[in-house]
Amino acid sequence: MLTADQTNGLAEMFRLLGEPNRLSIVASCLDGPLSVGEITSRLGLSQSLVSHHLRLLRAVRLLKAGRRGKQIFYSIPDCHVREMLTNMIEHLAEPHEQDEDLTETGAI
Amino acid sequence: MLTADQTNGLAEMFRLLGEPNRLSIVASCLDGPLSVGEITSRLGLSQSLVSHHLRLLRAVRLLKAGRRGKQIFYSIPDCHVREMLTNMIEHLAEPHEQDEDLTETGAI
DNA sequence: GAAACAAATGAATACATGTTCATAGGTTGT
DNA sequence: ACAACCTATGAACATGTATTCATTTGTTTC
Repeated sequence: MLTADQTNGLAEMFRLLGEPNRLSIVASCLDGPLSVGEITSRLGLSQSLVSHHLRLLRAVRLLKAGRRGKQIFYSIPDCHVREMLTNMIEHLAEPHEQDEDLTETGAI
Repeated sequence: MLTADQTNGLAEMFRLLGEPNRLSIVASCLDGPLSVGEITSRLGLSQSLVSHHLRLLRAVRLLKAGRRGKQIFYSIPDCHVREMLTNMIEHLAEPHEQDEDLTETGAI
């Protein structure tokens, strides 16, 4: 199985992706580096809110930051994160199976 | 990009996996169907807590339930979920890259 | 150096959520 | 039908967290 540390680390990552605005921020960076201002205007969120979220995402390396002049650009740090996200998004599009009836005998 | 509905749906899934106990519950079902009692004893959680979590996991189809006699067994519903989880777990083991310095010029 | 711009931070708050306790529902055997 | 077992549910509470507002830090340009 998983050690407690692994579980906590993985859960922390999931937890951060589990907030729609934060997920949108990360998803918007899939196409390439974006400045805080660009993220803010694209998503229609307040600068402060975006910045708070970015700090959390940076902390768990879901995003990395780099300065270019006055602005700071955020991007996906490595291919693992990128693959993970694209995989999840692909799964979204795939067909769902039927509901299972709890009373059905062979339901296991 | 992603529609608002897709974002919310994906975030909901991530959110549920973002709680260590809940993630452990799902992970423990990767090896095969488990009854509520087995999950409870394996993870050392209260029966009530496990049941509450199971209800949420069922609701988003991260787990499915099936009755066998007095007990109810929970399992991974389809290969999508299973692949997703195993992929994430594999990513856990892979090496991390170095920290980026914010002041570095070519950091983008 | 001052003004202007971009991003980060801290405090405060309203809201969501994980957990526990007690109780109810449903199933099997006697 | 009753008792024993397994699971689900509801209320209550304590904790965590997303968001806003105001302020600050850092960078560029004049």
